[in-house]
Amino acid sequence: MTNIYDVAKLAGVSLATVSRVINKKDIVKDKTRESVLSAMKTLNYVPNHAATSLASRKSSAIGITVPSLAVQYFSEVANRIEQTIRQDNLHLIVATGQRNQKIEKETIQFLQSRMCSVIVVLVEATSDEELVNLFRGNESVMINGRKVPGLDHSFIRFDEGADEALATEHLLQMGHRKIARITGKLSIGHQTKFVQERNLGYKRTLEKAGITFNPELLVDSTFSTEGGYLGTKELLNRKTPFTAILVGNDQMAIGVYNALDEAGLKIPEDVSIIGHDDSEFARYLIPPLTTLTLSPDYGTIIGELCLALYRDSQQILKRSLTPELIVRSSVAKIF
Amino acid sequence: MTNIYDVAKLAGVSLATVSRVINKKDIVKDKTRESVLSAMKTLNYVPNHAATSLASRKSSAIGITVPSLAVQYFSEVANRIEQTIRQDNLHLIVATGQRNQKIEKETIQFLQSRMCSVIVVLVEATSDEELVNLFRGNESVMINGRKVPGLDHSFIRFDEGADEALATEHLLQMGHRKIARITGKLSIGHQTKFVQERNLGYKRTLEKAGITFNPELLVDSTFSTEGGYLGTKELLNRKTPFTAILVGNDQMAIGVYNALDEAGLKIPEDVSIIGHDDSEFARYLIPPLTTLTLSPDYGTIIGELCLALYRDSQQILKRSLTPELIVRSSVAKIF
DNA sequence: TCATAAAATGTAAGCGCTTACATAATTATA
DNA sequence: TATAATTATGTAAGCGCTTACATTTTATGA
Repeated sequence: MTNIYDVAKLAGVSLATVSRVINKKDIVKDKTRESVLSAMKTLNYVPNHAATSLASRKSSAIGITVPSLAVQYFSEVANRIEQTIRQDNLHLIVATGQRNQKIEKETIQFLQSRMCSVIVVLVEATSDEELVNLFRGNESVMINGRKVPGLDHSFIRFDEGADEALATEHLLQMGHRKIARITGKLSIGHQTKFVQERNLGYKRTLEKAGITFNPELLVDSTFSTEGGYLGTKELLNRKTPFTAILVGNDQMAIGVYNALDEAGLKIPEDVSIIGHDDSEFARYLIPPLTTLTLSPDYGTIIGELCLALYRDSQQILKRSLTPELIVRSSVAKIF
Repeated sequence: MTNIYDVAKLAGVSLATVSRVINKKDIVKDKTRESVLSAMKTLNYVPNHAATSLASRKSSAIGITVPSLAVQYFSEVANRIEQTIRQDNLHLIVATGQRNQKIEKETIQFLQSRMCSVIVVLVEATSDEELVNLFRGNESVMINGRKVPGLDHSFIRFDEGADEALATEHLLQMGHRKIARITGKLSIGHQTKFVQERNLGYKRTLEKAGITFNPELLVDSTFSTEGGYLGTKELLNRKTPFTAILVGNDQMAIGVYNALDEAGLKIPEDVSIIGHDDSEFARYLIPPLTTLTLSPDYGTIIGELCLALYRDSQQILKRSLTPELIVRSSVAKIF
């Protein structure tokens, strides 16, 4: 592998000059820069990143832990983050937590051992206490979907709960009174914070409208297409009447559509559906799915926060995302 | 940050011994090992990966370049690879090529600069020649969906073409004669190899059955839900009759379903559909999608190849995946 | 023109680790 | 017990880069 010395030799300059050309820092004479660049080209030179980060004591790695990349929502977020940070020549190390408390913890430690400058944490089974424990005294900064008491970190406040409240509100306005909800799993005895918050948004809005929350209409499933399918089956099994379902995410909604179809129920005539995340395919479902989104460019925003934190890891950034309801055709008006 | 030297000092040994303890290589006397381990613990020592990989000329990074993480197929592959390699304490750097020739090239170089021990290349816009150019003389091993002439690398042979041949065959057997095909984009004037091969499989099978290939039935779109939707619109616009569509991937199929529905066409009564990849949601579409898959655990297989190549980068691994047709309900028999 | 400031480039000392190779400690063998 | 063989540990030279500081070149101006 050709290194900076080879380039310097070919270009007839010192290695410091080559380094300067690469880092665009100090001013290098145009003529010099040209010969260096041309030398790099003919040698097909690629900088050795390990050496760079060793010497500069700074790694250009951003770590992200997501429950699974197989869930559209997370892969879309990762996709955006990657595209955003690469513009600044940072790279993304992706590690999946698999919704398992133990694995999530190992994943975070793993990312820390990789010296990621910033770690984006999207976990489902890890408690606040554990997070505090993992990140205390550690210089890596965490962006996370929530504010963790006891931890000074940058985060995006999703205003979880506000989303489900918005959806519930919409359903209420459309005349629905029996609103079911199929949501993601309470992983291994540990209720995910955002699911809790969303539940709260749903319940409160219901109660504000004078409707008592009926646990029979709350199904605990998994965040996958299959989860949506099985959750709907379960809901149907309970024989408690409902006219609408709030679904944990759009991917689950595909399964919900299917289970409802199997049961001979029409959307939205018989059952109205509201999804979550506005995945790319949501508008193409039949009927097009009304869904919640926190921000069309959620991933990009995270990426930008990573960039900011990379430049100055001391700052604490807070960003609040307001949910939005994308109204399509999966909700019917009831009279 | 504490380093190996601090540990050595505390433990009263040389840094070489500490290194040996870490790498479990040579035998270190139990007593020595203990004192080193205890020193590491009290100092809260974490190895510096940059230094390690610089010195050992080997990084524990596996790189993967995919067109986009937002496409279910690729994110599922990445998901599996990550889970597989992490068992061996390797990490995954994901970088998207975005189906753009220039970006794909930069992405590969980017991954190379990160000293990935193995780079998994899933590109769509890069030619064989470019690949040879990029990987020649470079020790990083490439696994790629195809055999590149002039490059000695490990790869999985997808037997592209065999898949579309299989699907076309099935359609033929079901009585279809007018088989359309909506596939991924010919990116920027450069036809993707696997798309070419698949096209070939489709055409040849058609011709073997005595059916002349009709270019009017071949639509060039993009690998996304929207691409499926727009492609179908385009196909419908051409007014050339067809009874079945071979779709580039399952995600596109969602868009195809939608466009067909808009046109008042029923699946499979009016139009039969065959997808590609067997994504998680495929079985939940309405009707459940008949689709092609190369292997249920394609990602896992790649992950295992990565592991093998990491251990011995000199070997050249070849693996051939046979396509399989998952028959569900999106294809009708025609008489 | 020549001193002086400013700009460009070079020199060399690490960054934290691995790894021949050298050396010391221990064990086996005669 | 002396010596060879074996095992355990230490020494030191990098890995490819950044960067403070030194030096050289070029520009400025009286």
